[in-house]
Amino acid sequence: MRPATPSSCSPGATEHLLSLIKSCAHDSHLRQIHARILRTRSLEEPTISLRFLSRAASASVSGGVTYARRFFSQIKNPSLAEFNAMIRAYSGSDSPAEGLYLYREMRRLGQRTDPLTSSFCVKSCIKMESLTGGLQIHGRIVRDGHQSDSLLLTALMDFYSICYKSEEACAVFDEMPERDTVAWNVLISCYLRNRRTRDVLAVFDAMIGGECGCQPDDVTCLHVLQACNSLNAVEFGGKVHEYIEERGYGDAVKLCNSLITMYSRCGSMDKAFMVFKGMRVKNVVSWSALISGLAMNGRGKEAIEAYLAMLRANVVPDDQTFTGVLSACSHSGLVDEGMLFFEGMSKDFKITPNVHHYGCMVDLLGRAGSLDQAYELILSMSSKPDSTIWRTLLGACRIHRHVTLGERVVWHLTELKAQEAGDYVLLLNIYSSVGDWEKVTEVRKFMKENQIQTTPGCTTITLNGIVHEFTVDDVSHPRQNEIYTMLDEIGSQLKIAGYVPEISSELHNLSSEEKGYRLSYHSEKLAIAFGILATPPGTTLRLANNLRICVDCHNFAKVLSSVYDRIVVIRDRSRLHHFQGGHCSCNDYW
DNA sequence: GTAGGGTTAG
Repeated sequence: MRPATPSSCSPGATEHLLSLIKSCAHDSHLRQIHARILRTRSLEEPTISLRFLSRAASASVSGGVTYARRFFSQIKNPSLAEFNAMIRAYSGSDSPAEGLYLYREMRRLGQRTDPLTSSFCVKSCIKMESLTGGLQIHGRIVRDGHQSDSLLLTALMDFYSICYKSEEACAVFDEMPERDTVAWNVLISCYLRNRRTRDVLAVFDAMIGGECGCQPDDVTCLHVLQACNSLNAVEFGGKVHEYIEERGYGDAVKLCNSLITMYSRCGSMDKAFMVFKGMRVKNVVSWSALISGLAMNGRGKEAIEAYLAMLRANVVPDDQTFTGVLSACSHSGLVDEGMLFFEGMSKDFKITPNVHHYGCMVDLLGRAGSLDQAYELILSMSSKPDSTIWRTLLGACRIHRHVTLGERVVWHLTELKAQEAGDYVLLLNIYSSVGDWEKVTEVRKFMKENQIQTTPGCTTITLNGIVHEFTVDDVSHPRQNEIYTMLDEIGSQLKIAGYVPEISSELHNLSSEEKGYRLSYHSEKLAIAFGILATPPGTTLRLANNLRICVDCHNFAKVLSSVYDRIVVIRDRSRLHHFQGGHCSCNDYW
């Protein structure tokens, strides 16, 4: 405890200083206030010091903590509250580690700590992503007997989740004496981060079913919508949408933006539009979400129209808006438009192109066949091109069967030490497309020797809220016999309608017959067969694939959409394909 | 007593 030196400033002066701190709009004014506090010798007035420290802590990142640190160093015997305020300031600043040093200093001095002290330290550890730091704090929490503080434990859970320690996070959750909505939200965000998306939906169901003792709030919905997005679970997303309306969250901009993204990424662009149109306040995120949605769904012209409408609505575009606009151009082959927007973004909006923008441009130029121009663009980048950029170009080399540039790109990837299985698969594709089986064998051998595993293709289809998953040659589904029979039946129907297996999609050097056989059991086809089998005629089939859909499956879906009179929507790694009446929305441009 | 903690859209 600080000796009770009576403050030298009058009550009136104290009031005045407090109101100054309270109304301090700009961080830069903190310096003047600090000087004034020193002048009036009111540093020893705990009310003022605390108010000052917490004001500085909530200041913008770099500036505030400097004022707080300077101020704090002048306090002779800081109280627990003052220590906490200082650690809080550090935890939100660019130097969160300082908070942990101060915490150690407190313990060295024998200063008491409370759950808030630990809470701010956990925040520091989250910012630093320091697992060891967090483990130490966790140990301290237990030793100090603070393990029944729900708020502290929630922060700790979040910490484990961010460090990808979902089991530890769940263990903390299980030990919590009380779990409110925020605690459940952190659990959900932990599941999301650790790819346990199905569990997210289960938790939402449990919450609305009254099993958790608390109802989902707006943040819960944001998380669940993300899960629906990645699961391609548009029905469940619709359920969340209804809940949002029921709870009266319908005007929340963040939620609407999230709905737009979910619907458009699930291929329900009409619903995304409905949400968008219903918004009274639209911000740059809303417009960008709409633009990217249109882009992904292959509606490039409309995406550009939306962009122009956005400008008319006086909403200023940012970097992500341009990512959407440029990807719209690249997905729809709008080369000239893309070039214009790319030049305009830095000239008219002072936005420096980032890797995503360059990625779109490389994609745009590459697909259009201007491979050399795309290569030049990469070399002209001010920042070092990352592996994704090179991969984009490699993809274009595959489309245009450009062997020499493809090899050069792989060399660049090797230099970055960033080669992945997918890169070799693309290289294989290039060699096999020009019939160089010797090289194909060579690459295969290399992959085998270096134990490079390819990502298995996987397709999901959601029926009545249940996600069914298929891999190539899948035999794990309970209805596998029916599915394979159905697939054979579909195959012969489609052949009558003129479908011919596109054997270039099969990379092995086999006879055409064998190639056709191998292709016929791609996961997309299995999922489609299951969909036809399990749903009444007329039902839209919605699939999602983790890779790029191959040419053969694309043809297959096109013909099927006409022969079976079904709408098929397939989401692959980079876009959506709407098949209807024998055509695809992407116009075979992908 | 002062003041202070956890989740969050493209």
